[in-house]
Amino acid sequence: MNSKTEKLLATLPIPTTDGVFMAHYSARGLAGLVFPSAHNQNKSSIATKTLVSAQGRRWHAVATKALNRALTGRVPKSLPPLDLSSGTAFQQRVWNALCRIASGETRSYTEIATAIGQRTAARAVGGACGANPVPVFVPCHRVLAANLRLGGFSGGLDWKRKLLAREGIRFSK
DNA sequence: AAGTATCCATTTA
DNA sequence: TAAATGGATACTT
Repeated sequence: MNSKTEKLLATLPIPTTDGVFMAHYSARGLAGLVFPSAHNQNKSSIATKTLVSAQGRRWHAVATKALNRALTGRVPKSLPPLDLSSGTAFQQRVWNALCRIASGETRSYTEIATAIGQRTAARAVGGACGANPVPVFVPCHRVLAANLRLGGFSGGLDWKRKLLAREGIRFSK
């Protein structure tokens, strides 16, 4: 973790056909996205709603639309600004590399490692992927292990399979 | 198809 | 600081 993490301004729900995601916003943009869970399904977030700035509402509108598009296998027309300042330098390099993977494409952990100039750091790349605060938009799910094996996924392998399937990506095992 | 050795940033003790 | 821990890989049975 990082001590100079940007303070969160609001947490808003994003309803989708797959459940209610939770979006965390900082002053810089979307700083976190959480998969639906029993925890946030019932949780009322109405309290924070009235505190959101006009800019925050705008970001949230964009994020909501983008997430719903992404979950239905379409490419989002536009994304809200992402605040990845909470990550270490290494993690930000990895996340940045992930954002360059086009929808429908995949890379291996080694390829990402090579892309950021550390061919042997595949394992560390895996760690950075797991630390990704904004899944889906930062496409950590498009990273497969060597030979297109599935590998792992912090947010649950079911999600990884589902996201890949909706982008028309094929993988083995 | 399993085991083993080595990889590297982060976390935890 | 040192040891443990992952969304790994490549090499060796």
